[in-house]
Formats: sequence, C-alpha cells, structure tokens
Amino acid sequence: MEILSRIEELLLLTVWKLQDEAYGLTIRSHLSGLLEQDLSVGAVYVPLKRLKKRGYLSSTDSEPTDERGGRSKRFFRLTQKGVHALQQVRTVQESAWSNLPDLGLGWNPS
Amino acid sequence: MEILSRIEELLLLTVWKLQDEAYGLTIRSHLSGLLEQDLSVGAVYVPLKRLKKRGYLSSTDSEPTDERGGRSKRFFRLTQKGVHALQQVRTVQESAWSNLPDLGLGWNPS
DNA sequence: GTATTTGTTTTAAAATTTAAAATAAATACT
DNA sequence: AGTATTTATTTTAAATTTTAAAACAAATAC
Repeated sequence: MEILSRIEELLLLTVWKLQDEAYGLTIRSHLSGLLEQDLSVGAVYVPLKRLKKRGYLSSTDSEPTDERGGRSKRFFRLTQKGVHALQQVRTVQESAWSNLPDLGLGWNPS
Repeated sequence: MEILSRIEELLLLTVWKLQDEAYGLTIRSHLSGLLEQDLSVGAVYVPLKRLKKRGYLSSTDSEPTDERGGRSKRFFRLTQKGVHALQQVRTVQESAWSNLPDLGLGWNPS
C-alpha cells in the first residue's frame, strides 16, 4: 500500500478526531487551526473525495437542518482500511525519527 | 513556512541519520529500506535538489575515490533551516496524533 | 423576491512525484 | 588500447497531486 501523503494523513486524523462532526467545513477549519494557516476549500474537498474513492473514508449525507444555510452535509468516517493506512504511516514515521545522532545543531527530538 | 511534504521530511531525516555518508545512492537505499519498497533514482535526486535550492540542505562534492566506479559524490547535510522545518513538522504531527478518541475500531496509537 | 449564510463541486494552473533513459566518470578485463 | 562493468548524477516527460478561485446549490432572513 502506498504511503499516505501529508494532507491525506492529516485529513484522516481530523476525521478521526471530529467523530460525528466530520464534514468538509469543520474538517477545513480544524485543519487550518492545526496548520496555523488557512486552507482553500479545494485543498480539503478534493483529497477527501480521493480518500473516499480509495476506501480510506466512507460518507453519509445528512438531512438539511433548520439553521440558516443549514444544507445537507456529507459526514465522513474512517474505514478499517483508513485505520490501517494510519497505522502504517505512523510506523514509518517512528522509524524515521528514531536513533538520530546528535548533530550539535541545537536540537534533538525528545 | 510551508509544511514539508512526506518525501521531503523523510529525505531530511535520512540525511540526518546518515551523517557523513549522505549522498544520492545511500540516501536512496536507506529510504527504500525504511519504506520497504524501491524508489526510483529520480524520486530521490529531484526532491534533494529542491531541498537544497530552498536552503534545507547544503552539499559538497567529494573527490573521486579509487574504488571501481568511484565517482565524485555529492554529500548533503542539514542546515539550520532544515532542522527548523523538521521541528515544525514534528510539532504538527504530534498535535494531529494527540487526543484521538477511542473509535472501537481495534487500534489507538500508543 | 432579494440577500445572506452554509456547504459542495468544478476547474484550471502550478507544483510535485514517478519511472525511464541519458549522461558521466571511475576501474576491470582482454 | 579498447570494451565492459560499476557507481553516480542529470534530464525528461507523463501522471498525479496541490492550490486557489469561481461556480453552483440549498437553506433561512429580511
């Protein structure tokens, strides 16, 4: 299985974290907070659709609500395959970050 | 500063890890081992050049050695800016991976 | 009806990734 | 000397991903 790109990993984790509130706009604002910079809507919706097509996410469309602008939302949730892909990327990351020699450049991971 | 892509992060970490032996081919084989899949040469050399252009890596070209095929190598090392970019990506990752609710899907990060 | 708000889709340009081929420079062999 | 082999970097072109902006859709508010 191909390793997840950075944005794919962060999107899957955000869906995980937001649980029952994971849809396009909440995902976008959560991730914007995490990265401390605004993301365009396309930067979220486009890869979300790809993650769904590849089976890392599933989705269900809600009924509209009676709030102002309360359109139907597309809620996402992690699939088993999505969990597995996160597991894999975490393993690679942990391996890459372990046993780094001291370079005397003033910082080593804790 | 833009967040590093996956391959950029892994390349910087590999240069860090390989210390005085960090050049194209050693970086490629170390990373292939980490990912458990072969990488094309372009998949390494192209982003290495970009990382240098952006100031995350510096390089020095060696003298040829007297081994068979022992051409001059381009050795890379992390710059202060490279260390800083790794620091930043690690902060984002740690934040993204923390406080994940239990989904009952059989796994949570340790 | 018209405006405003929330939300998703489309699109087109820019950038990155990937894989393959080309190039370069060294030693080995006959 | 000439040809083969090995190590190493560069180039290139296609595919894919990323980004930013505009378009579209559907709800309530005025």
